[in-house]
Amino acid sequence: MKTKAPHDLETAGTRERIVRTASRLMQRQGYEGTGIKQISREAGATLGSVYHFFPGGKQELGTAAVRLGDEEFTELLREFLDAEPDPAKALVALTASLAQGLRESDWLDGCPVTSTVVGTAAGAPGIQQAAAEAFARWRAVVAGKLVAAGFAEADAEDLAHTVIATLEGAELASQVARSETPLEAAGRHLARLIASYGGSVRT
Amino acid sequence: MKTKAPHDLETAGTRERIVRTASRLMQRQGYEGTGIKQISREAGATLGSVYHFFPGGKQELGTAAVRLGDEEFTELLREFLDAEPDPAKALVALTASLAQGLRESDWLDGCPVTSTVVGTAAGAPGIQQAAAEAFARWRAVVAGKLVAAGFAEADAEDLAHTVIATLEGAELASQVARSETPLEAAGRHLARLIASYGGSVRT
DNA sequence: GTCTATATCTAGATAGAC
DNA sequence: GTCTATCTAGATATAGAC
Repeated sequence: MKTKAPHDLETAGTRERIVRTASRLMQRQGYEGTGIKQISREAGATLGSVYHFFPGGKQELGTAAVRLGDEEFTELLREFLDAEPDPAKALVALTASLAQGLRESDWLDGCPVTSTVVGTAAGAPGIQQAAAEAFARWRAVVAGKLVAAGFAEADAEDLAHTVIATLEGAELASQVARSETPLEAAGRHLARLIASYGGSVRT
Repeated sequence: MKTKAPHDLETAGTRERIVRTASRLMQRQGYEGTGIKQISREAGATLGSVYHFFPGGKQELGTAAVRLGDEEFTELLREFLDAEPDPAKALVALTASLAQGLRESDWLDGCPVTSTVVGTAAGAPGIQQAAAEAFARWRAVVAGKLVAAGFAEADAEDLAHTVIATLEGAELASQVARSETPLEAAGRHLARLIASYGGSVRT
C-alpha cells in the first residue's frame, strides 16, 4: 500500500475527503437521498473535483463509499475480536459498542454499507457487488476467529453467516426503535448460540 | 373493520392501488428512489388522485406503504406460527419461505418496511415511527407464540427481539449476496437458540 | 487539479377545469 | 374524484477557463 489514510478530514487529500463525506452522508440519507452537490459542498471540494476523481459519477462514488464502510467495519471487527480470546464475549462487547455509537449519533449512524446499498439493487450493480464483498469479508473475519477458538471450519463459516446477519439486523432494529435493546439482546443471544456448541460462556 | 382489502390490484379501489404500488416500488427502489409520478403511472391513477388521497404528499404515502408492509408481514408471521406448534420449526419454515420469495423475485423484493425506512430517518419522522411500530408488532407476535409454547414472558420478549432482528438481517444479507444461505442459516440457528432454552428441537 | 457556468432533466407539489 | 397543465427547485452531468 502506498497511500496512508489520515484519520481526520482536515489533513486528508481531496479525493479522500470526498469519499469520506460521501460515506457519511449516504450512511444517514441513503444513496438516492444524497446529492453530489451536497457531497462536494460538505467535503470542501468543488463539483469539478468530484468528477475529476470520480468520472463514473454517483455510482462510482457510491461504490467507493461502500468500500470505505467495508474497511472501517472490518477494522472494528478485528479490533474487538483481537481484544478478547472468547469470541462470544467479544461479540457482546461489540454490540455494546455499536449501540453506543448509535445513541451518540442520536440514532442516525447505522451501518454505512447497508444504508447505501438498500434501494440501489436495480440500477447500480457495482454498489451491490461491493456490499456483497463487504459482508463476505466480515463473515471471513468472524469465521477465522471461531476457527481459532476451536470451532470446526464448517460450523464456523455457518455461524459467521448468522453473526453478521444478526449484527446487521439488530443495528437496524436499534436504529429504528431508537433503543439499545435489540443490539444488547443480539449480543447475548449470539454468545449463547456460540456457547451451545460446547464453549464455556454462560449467559 | 369496514373496508375489506381485495387482494388483486385490478379490483382494488384507487386509494388501495396507490398504496400497494407505492409499497412495491419503495420495496425495490427505496423511499428516495421512488417518484410520485412513477407511483401514479404504475398504479393507473393520475397525479391529482394521488394528492387527493394523500394530501400530505410523499411522506404520507411512505407512511401508508410502511403500514401496509407491516400488515402483510404480520399476516405471514401469524400464518407460519399458527401452522406449527413448535416455534423453532415454524421459524425454519418461515426463513425458507422468505428465501424462496427473494429468489423468485430475482432478489429484488426484500423487506418492504426496511427498504422504505432506511435513509429516511432524518427528514421523515412519520415513516420512522411506522417502521418502529411494525417491528414492535412483529416482536409481539413472536413473543406470544413463545409464551404459548411454554417460555417465560421475559425470555420470550427478549428472544423475540433477536428473532426479528435476525430475520431482518438475514433477509438483507441474502438479498445482497443473492443466495439463500444467510436465511437458511438464520432459520437453523434461531431454532437452535430457542432449543437451548430446554425445548425439544434438535438441529 | 480546481473552479464557474450551464445544459438537460425530473422531482415534488399545486391550480383549476370537469 | 379525476384529469391536465404548470410552477419551482433540485438533480446529475458537462464544458472549458485557469
